[in-house]
Amino acid sequence: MAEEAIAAEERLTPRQREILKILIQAYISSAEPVGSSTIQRIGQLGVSSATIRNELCILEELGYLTQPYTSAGRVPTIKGYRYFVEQLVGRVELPASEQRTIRHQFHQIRLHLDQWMRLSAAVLAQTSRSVSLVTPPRAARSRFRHLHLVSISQRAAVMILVLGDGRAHEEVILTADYTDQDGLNQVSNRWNHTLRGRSLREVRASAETGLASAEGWEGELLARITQLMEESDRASVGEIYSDGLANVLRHPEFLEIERFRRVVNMLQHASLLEPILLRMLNTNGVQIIIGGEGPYEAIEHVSLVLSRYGIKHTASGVLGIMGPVRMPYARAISTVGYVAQLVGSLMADVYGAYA
Amino acid sequence: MAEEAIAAEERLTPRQREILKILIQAYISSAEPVGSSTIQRIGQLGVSSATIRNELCILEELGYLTQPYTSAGRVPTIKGYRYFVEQLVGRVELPASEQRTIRHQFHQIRLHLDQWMRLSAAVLAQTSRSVSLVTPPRAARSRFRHLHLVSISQRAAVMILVLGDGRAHEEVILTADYTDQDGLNQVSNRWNHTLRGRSLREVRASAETGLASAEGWEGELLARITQLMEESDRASVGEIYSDGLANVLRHPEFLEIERFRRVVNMLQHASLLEPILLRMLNTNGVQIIIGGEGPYEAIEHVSLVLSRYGIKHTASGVLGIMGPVRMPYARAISTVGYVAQLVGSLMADVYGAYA
DNA sequence: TGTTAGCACTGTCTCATGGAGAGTGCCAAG
DNA sequence: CTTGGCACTCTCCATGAGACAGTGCTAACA
Repeated sequence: MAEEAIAAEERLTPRQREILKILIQAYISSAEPVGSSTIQRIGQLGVSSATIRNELCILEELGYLTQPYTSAGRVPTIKGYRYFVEQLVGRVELPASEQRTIRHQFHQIRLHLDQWMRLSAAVLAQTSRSVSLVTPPRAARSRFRHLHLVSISQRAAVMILVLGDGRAHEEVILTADYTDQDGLNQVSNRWNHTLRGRSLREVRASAETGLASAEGWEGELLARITQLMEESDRASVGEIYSDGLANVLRHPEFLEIERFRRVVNMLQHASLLEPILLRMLNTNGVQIIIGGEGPYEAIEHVSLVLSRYGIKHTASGVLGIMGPVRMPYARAISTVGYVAQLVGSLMADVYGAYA
Repeated sequence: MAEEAIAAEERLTPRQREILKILIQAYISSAEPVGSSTIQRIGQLGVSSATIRNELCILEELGYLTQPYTSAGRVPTIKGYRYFVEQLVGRVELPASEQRTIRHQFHQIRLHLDQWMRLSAAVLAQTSRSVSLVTPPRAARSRFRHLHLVSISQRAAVMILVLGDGRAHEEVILTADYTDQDGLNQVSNRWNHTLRGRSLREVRASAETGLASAEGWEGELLARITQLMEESDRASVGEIYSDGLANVLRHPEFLEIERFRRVVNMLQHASLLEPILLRMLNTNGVQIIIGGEGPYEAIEHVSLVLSRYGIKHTASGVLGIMGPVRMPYARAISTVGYVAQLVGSLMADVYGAYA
C-alpha cells in the first residue's frame, strides 16, 4: 500500500528528491536534526534556505519528515527512510580493498560450517560497525544421511547423526548395560543400511516396522532420530550466531537503556526474530526492514539488513546486520550482499553437486 | 597478604563486625550509601547513631569502607566485601523449592552436553538475576577415541573426531576426487585401529610413521587431527556459554555505558576471562573474585562467583555468574554451588566409570 | 573509658530562572 | 516561484538558591 501511495499521488520533484536525499544522508552521519541552512550549505542547490524551507514543509506534509519539536531541524520518518532506500540510494559495491580483506579472512580458515558462520558474523559486525546475525544453513526437508555410535562407557554412547544438509547432531544416549563398540556398530550398520537418504516420513515408517525386533534402548534411539529430524524440519532457523553487540552502544539512539535491552533480548531469544528470518529464506537479494514497519512492530527503533545465503532449497541460512533506523544503508547493503554471496560460493565449492 | 593483615593487626570487635555486616547487606539491597541512622534503625544494636558513627569512622580508617563524598553515607570497599564474604556471610543452602525447580528442569532435557550447558547458563542467569557463564568440560589431556568420515560429495566429507572427554569435533574436509563412502571407511578403520586411546604425542608419532603410505588428503586429515588435539590440549577453556546479559542492565552500576560494554566484550572475547577460568579448573568449591582484586585488574567493577564442575581430571568445566561488585553473595554462592554439584552428578551418572 | 546529644559544616540533588541559539513559518517584495 | 526579513518557539546550558542527608567534633554524662 505504501508503495502505491508513493507512486500515485506523491511524485516528488527532482529538487525534493535531492533535498530529501541530502537531509537523510546528513542525518545518518550526524544523528542530529538537519535544518534548511545545513542543506543549503552542503548540497549545492543554488537556491536560498527559504526555498528549501518551503520544500521541507511539503516533504513534511507528505510524511517523509518530522520535526522533533517546533523549531528544530527535520528528521526522516520511516516512510522517508523507505523512500531513501528504495529510490535514492544507488546500489554501490563494497570497495575492492575491503572485498579483498574479507575474502582473505575466509580463505584462511578451516572448512567448518561453524567457523564460517562465526567468521561471517565477525566480518559483518566489524565492517558495518553494528550487530550481526547469522543463522545456520538448513535443508528445506531433512534426509537421513548417516548414523554413528561411539561407546563412551558401559551404558552410554555418543550418537552422531548426520543429516542431508551436512550438519552433524551429537548427543549422549544411554544404551543397554555392557553394550560394547561392536554391538553399537551392528546397530548403526543396520539402520544406516535401511535409512540412508530417507525423509522424515520414511524414517518414521521404517522405524515402526523395524522396531518389533529392536531392543529397548534401540527403540529410544530411533525415537530420538525421528525427533531430531522433526526439529530440523520444523519451521525454525536454529541458533543465531551474533557478533559486535558492543557496537550498538556506539549509537546515541541506544543510550536509552530500554532499547538496548530489547536488542539483547532479540539476540538471545531467537523466537522474536524467527518469523522475520524464516520469511527471508524465500527471498533473493538483500532485504531491508526499517524500524518495525508493517507486521514487525516488535522491533521498533531497529532496522535489519538481511540476505539469504547458501544453496537454495538445499542449505540456506540468513545473515545480516541489525542497527538503529538511522543506519548507513548503502554501506550496509553492499556489505551484507557481498558476504552472503561469498559464503554461498564457498559452500557451493565444498558441497559441490551434493544433493 | 590481605588475609594476614586482617588476621594480625585488625581484629574487629563483635560490634564492628555486626555494623559492617548490616551496612553491606543494606548497601547490597539498596545500592545507596548507608548512613549511621539507617544502621541504627534496621540493626537492633541498642546504641545511638553517634556511637555507630564512631565505629564507622574506625572501619573507614581500617579500609573496609569509604564515602563517595564528604557527607554521604558509607559504601564498602573491596576489602570490605572480601571480609564480608569470608567472615560474615554464613554459607546458606539454596531453598529446597528452588533446588527442586532446578532439578526438575535438568531432568526434563536430553542427555546432551550442549543442552546441559545451555540449561545451566539459563538457570544460573534466572536464579541469580545476573549474567551467567559456563565453559564446556574438558579433559586435562586429550586422547583419540574415534574417527568417522561421512561422504557428502565426491570431493568432500564430514570428519567427526571424538576425543577422550566425549566431545565430538565436526568439520568438512576435502578428499581426493571420487572418494566414496567405502574408501572413507577404509581410511577411518585403519586409523581408528592404530590410534584408539592414544595421546597427542603418540598420535603425532604414529601419523609420521604411517604417512609415507598415505594419500595426499589423508595426510591433511592426520594433520588436522593432531591440530584439533593440540587445540584441545592447549590452555584454553573453549567457547563460553552465557545467558542473561540483559539482567546486567538492571543494576544501576551498569548505567554507565562503558562498564556495560566491558562486560559484553568479556563475554564475546573469551581471552579476557580465560586466565581466570583456567585457574578455576584446579580449585574446589565456589570461588569468589571481587572487583578485579589482585591480578585481575581488567575486570574492575565486576565480581565473579565461579565453581569448577564435572569429573576431576577427566572432564572439568567452569560455571558461575558475573555481576556488579555489589552482589548478593550469599545467594550467588549457594546457586552456583548447587548447579555445579548437580551438573557434576549428572555427568558422573552418564559417563559412569568412563576413563 | 565508652556513650550520647547537640550542632555547625559540607557536599549532592532538585528545581526554577533566564539568556543564547538554532530553526521555523509567514509575509511582502522581487 | 523565489527570496530576504523578522517575529516566534522551543531546547539547551549555566547559574543559583534551598532542601536534605549525613558527617565530624565537642562537651556532657554514666
